[in-house]
Amino acid sequence: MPEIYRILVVDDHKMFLEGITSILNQEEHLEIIGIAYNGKQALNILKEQTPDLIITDIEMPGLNGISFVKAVRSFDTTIKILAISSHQSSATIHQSIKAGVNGYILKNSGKVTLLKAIAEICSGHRFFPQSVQAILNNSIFKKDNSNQNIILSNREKEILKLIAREYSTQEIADTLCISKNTIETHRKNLMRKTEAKNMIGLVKYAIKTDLI
Amino acid sequence: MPEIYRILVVDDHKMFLEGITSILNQEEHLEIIGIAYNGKQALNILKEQTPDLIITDIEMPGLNGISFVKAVRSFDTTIKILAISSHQSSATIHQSIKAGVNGYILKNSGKVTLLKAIAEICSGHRFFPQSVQAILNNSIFKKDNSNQNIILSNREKEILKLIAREYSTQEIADTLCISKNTIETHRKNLMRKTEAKNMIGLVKYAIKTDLI
DNA sequence: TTAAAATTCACGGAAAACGGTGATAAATGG
DNA sequence: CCATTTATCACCGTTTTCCGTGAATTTTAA
Repeated sequence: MPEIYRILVVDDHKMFLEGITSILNQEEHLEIIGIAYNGKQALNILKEQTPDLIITDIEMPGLNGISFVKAVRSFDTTIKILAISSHQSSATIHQSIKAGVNGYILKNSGKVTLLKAIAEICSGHRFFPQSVQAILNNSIFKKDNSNQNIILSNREKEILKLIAREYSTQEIADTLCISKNTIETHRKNLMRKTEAKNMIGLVKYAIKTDLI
Repeated sequence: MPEIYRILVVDDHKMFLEGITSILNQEEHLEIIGIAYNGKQALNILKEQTPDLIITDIEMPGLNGISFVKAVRSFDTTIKILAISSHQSSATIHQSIKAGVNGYILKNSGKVTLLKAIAEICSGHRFFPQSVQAILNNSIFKKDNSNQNIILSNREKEILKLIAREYSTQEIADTLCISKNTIETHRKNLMRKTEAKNMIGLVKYAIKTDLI
């Protein structure tokens, strides 16, 4: 591990970006080698330079944080990645971990947590503070509310998206050129899987899991 | 106007708070007299101290920014208030203006915009940058998509919330102890007002406008 | 005070959703 | 290769939504 950690910061909120760089610049052993306002910009920077650590926001326009992390991991598995997010949804945290982040902290944590996260991650450990673990734990216990085991097929996702666009069963059948009965079967399976009581529940699920 | 502006900063994201104070502290004519993590804390500080300017986030847990601004305006109309938000929804901006903010900037604007906003507001002007005005303009032209003229009554909001909780018309009637027919009338009025095709559209509206 | 809006209620018919059951063929995965 | 999942389709009965129309009472605002 180097004496000085070279860091790339990615966040679409310019003000947050300036704030965080202002904090990091006060630390002698941390060097900001670049900033980017979105995943695409960050990938361009990574073509030229290789930081020790990437600090990235998760919710960003264009190429979002999770896709960005996946993209980075597709060509480099050694760069450390710390996700900073205001997203408290366990689905997002899980997705981030699956994508390959080394740590995940919330934006409402402070400077101390940030610096601790950087230190931990740069020395090879993972960093998921109590606050983040609590969210994951809750989601595990609340199996009824946000079950992670739900796996929807592509067809089901496709139909769910149309339902969310206020299409009726008949209209979906016409759109996909299949029987209305088939759509009804898919609809029933979707309700069973997501434990939704009706279409409203389905759409809320779709929104919650960022399907739409 | 004083030589030195006394500022109270309110934001639930500790990291953002530290970032912004770090930026403001570099300015000699700005003095941070307090920070708060939510509206309630901020109101407590205001019992003891009176800043020239309040910089507040809009989306906060507990007492949210808009309610906080309204609360402040109920006992003080002279304190300047600058809203900093990542919310790009025109509804939120309108609500903030209605609540009585003197300016509204987005979190993806930079230090320069922030300082300009502070200067403008403290000298008695309002500050709504191009980016914010663009959102408002778009929403006016996009009357079909996000009509600002929709005004739902309290009863309608109440019923919409229950709809969003997957309650059927009958269940809502039982909950509110009124006729099923009445609920149907409300439902029809809601659909007409929001131009929703069905319950799905209603719930999406509710989510979009942060009703639920 | 008077007009407008909000809240309440009713009836009837067409359309859609909901629930259960059963079944076939193709694709997938261990 | 074989079990599972996926995707397709059908039927039937009940419930709910959706749509139109009409109306009375209370509350609110000009």
